[in-house]
Amino acid sequence: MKRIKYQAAIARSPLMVFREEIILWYRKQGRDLPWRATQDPYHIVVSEILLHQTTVRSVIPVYAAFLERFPTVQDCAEGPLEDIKAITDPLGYKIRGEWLYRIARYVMEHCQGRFPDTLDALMALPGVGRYTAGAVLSFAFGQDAPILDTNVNRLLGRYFGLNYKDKSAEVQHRLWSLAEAVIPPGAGSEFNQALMDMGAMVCTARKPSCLLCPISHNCATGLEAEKNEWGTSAAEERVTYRNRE
DNA sequence: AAGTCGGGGCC
DNA sequence: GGCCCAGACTT
Repeated sequence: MKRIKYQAAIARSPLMVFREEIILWYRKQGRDLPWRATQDPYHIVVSEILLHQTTVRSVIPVYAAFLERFPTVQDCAEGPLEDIKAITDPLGYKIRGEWLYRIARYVMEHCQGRFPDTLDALMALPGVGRYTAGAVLSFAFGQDAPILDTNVNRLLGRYFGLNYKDKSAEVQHRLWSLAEAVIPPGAGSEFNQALMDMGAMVCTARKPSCLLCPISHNCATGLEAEKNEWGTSAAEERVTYRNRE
């Protein structure tokens, strides 16, 4: 009998394409950020707390200054709080210095200086919600935990045709489910970073770069949509792209 | 579900 | 002036 040929005609699923295109884009175009050079849970927590509603560019120098003054969770737990706040307060949301201080003391006193690696335990820490807990599980502990920050929320909402500005429990629950479902098994850390960079650099809040987007061909909102959410047609997008640089 | 915290950047 | 930024917490 003839040997059965398992050839390339087996189509890749849309989800598979989604994952592969995003990973390929990220490895070529992704940002090189300081907190991506480590898996230390303490460093990850510091970065994530500082990044709450705060631009990456603003956080970078503060992150460096913080870890120089408080290199370990033990150093942070020893405070004093005034020294912590002197570094973190200029970013705004001045409660974050106290959160970091309380987190460090809790981890030293109740966790033998090791950060917890479960969703519930992380979310019990002050200032750590679902997003930050997922970030720690993913980036520090390598788990396939979903994250849904403003970038991922917007990207998934547009791509799957959900109104991501709708903060109702139903819509947000669907987006969290999608954030979990799209993760390539075993690659949660890199893929989550990739999703955030896609949201921050391509699928931006204003004037998204649909022409440079590797997944626009399947996007429910972007380039292929006749009229998209930012009110310009696909043709207008192309003109906009041509006229810049 | 809505309000609050906040400095900084970009229209 | 309005919107947005790797959200979380309180009411």
